[in-house]
Amino acid sequence: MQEISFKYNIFLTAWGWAGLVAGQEGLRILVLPEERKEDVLVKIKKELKYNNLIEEKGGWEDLIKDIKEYFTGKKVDFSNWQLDLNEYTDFQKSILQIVKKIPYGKIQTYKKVAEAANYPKAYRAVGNTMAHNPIPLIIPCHRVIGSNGKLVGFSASGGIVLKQKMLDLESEIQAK
DNA sequence: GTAAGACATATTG
DNA sequence: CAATATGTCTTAC
Repeated sequence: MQEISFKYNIFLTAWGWAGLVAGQEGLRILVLPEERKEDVLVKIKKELKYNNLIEEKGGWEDLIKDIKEYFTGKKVDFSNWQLDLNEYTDFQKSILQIVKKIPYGKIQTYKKVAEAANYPKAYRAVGNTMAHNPIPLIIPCHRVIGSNGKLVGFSASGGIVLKQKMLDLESEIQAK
């Protein structure tokens, strides 16, 4: 019986407890700030579908530092981090990689993301992919909004409110 | 200009 | 087949 295990980290940011899980080939899961540390772990387990988790610190201190700085209002670029997307379909990989390229403070629509991925009419499916986005923030799904300029669903615990807060954080910095 | 409803549309499980 | 973190159009305020 081969046991698969992943190492995870849970840390405190200015907005609450956040967590991440790393696999062999890169970052696997990232959890947005929750009020309670316990909720972060629950979320990780729910996403992973494995219970063999090891709390291990190593190799990801830089990312944790960047995330903490992000929530304190500093402009941070996450686009260089390696992601592990092996368990996702080609379509999802395409979408995630395109969304990942959206720069800090910039906003895209679901439709434009679909077009950029060469699936001009798959905007609905883009939303579907975002709903299962395992790595928010690094894949800035909060920067993807509806074509009419309004914010739509956000499945993280904070919902639309959290999405709005993150956009406010970024727009303020860009305005300065 | 806003809000609600219907329908088209692609991908996933 | 059903579900969906959309888009567009049509109505009616």
